[in-house]
Amino acid sequence: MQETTDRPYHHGDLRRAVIETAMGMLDEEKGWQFTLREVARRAGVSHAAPYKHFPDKAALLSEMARLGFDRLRETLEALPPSKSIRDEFGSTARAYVEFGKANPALYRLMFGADAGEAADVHLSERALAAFGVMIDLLERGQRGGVLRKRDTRGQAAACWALLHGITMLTIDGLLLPQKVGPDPLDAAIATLLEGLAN
Amino acid sequence: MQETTDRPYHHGDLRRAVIETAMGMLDEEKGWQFTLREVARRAGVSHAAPYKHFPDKAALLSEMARLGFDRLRETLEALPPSKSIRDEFGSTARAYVEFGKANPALYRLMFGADAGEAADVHLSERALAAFGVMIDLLERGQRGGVLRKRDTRGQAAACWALLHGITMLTIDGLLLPQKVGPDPLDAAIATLLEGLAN
DNA sequence: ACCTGAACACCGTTCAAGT
DNA sequence: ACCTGAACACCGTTCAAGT
Repeated sequence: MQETTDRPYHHGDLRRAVIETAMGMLDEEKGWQFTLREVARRAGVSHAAPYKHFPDKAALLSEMARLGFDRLRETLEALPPSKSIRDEFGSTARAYVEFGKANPALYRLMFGADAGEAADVHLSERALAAFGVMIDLLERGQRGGVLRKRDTRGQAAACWALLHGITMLTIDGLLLPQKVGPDPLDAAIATLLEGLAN
Repeated sequence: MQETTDRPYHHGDLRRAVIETAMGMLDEEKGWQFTLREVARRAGVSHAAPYKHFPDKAALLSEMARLGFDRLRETLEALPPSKSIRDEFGSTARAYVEFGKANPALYRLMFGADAGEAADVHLSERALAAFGVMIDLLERGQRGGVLRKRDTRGQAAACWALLHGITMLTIDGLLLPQKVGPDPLDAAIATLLEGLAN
């Protein structure tokens, strides 16, 4: 994680170091609005050095967003299979929201306007790849007769929107767990499932 | 909207002018990351002047967010009544998303981390007030037997999350209207309704 | 009571110059 | 080929001083 070895002043692999330092900073208190100069400082190089590896700050941000989507996809793909599609649906949904709660600054960054429009094409590809796990689940559910046969992209849009919405509202502290009654996350997933299932 | 009259160098109501200028800037190309100094410039005062009316930038931002939630609430409350709860539900949902699409920078600001934690209490109150229209609808639907009798806050969470998610994903350009097939917004609302309705 | 100007500590970005 | 230092044009914020 950290290069505690001597830095040979032509600092082995700065590109990687910049990205790792930056990703690490997201976990801190003020993970949002982090600064390029601070990244350079922590990486032990001058504030101009990162510009040899990234055209500008937005490029670094969108690289980080890309990494975030890859991590999310890997997390969802690595989930142990469940007994039923319904259970698998539930645990996938919960894992999605959990990822956002565990990495709020990264999750915001992934969907932030900061990354700019330049990388949008690549980013949406990665985003869709991450959500592909859910789409597979929908298709399997439809084929198996567990889910209603509706336009899959419409169902996928509903799923993604609901999960994204819950995640964002939770990060923003607007969807607090209730003292009484069911967890809003569970309740929302249940409602969604009632809309999808036969 | 604009004070084209002479400015009496003790500029009548600077507080209001700052807010209006700032809100107007949100509609422009680079509405996000707008700067306090630019607001002051456009309002025709020195860059230090706003500090006599707002403790800092975050305070202005959260005032703007508050205004945004009020506008959203007014928009939803002003909708003409529909024949059925289902129709009313659909048109309210569409109006919600439409508000976000029409004011993307404002909508992002309303849910942005920029506003800080200071005003969170007031902000969530306004946010919940705006969403109260939808909650009323859910309760009416349950009482009338149109909707399933589930925990209302769970249903509300599902509705809000879905609408918020669709709005955000649409603003981010990740939920493009399909060339073929139904609009993802309509499809998502339909799916949600199937989960809510009897 | 309300506003200005200069000042401070920061950014992102560029570019000549160093190794 | 990779990095540094100084420089530029900007921020947000503060504070003495002006009307």
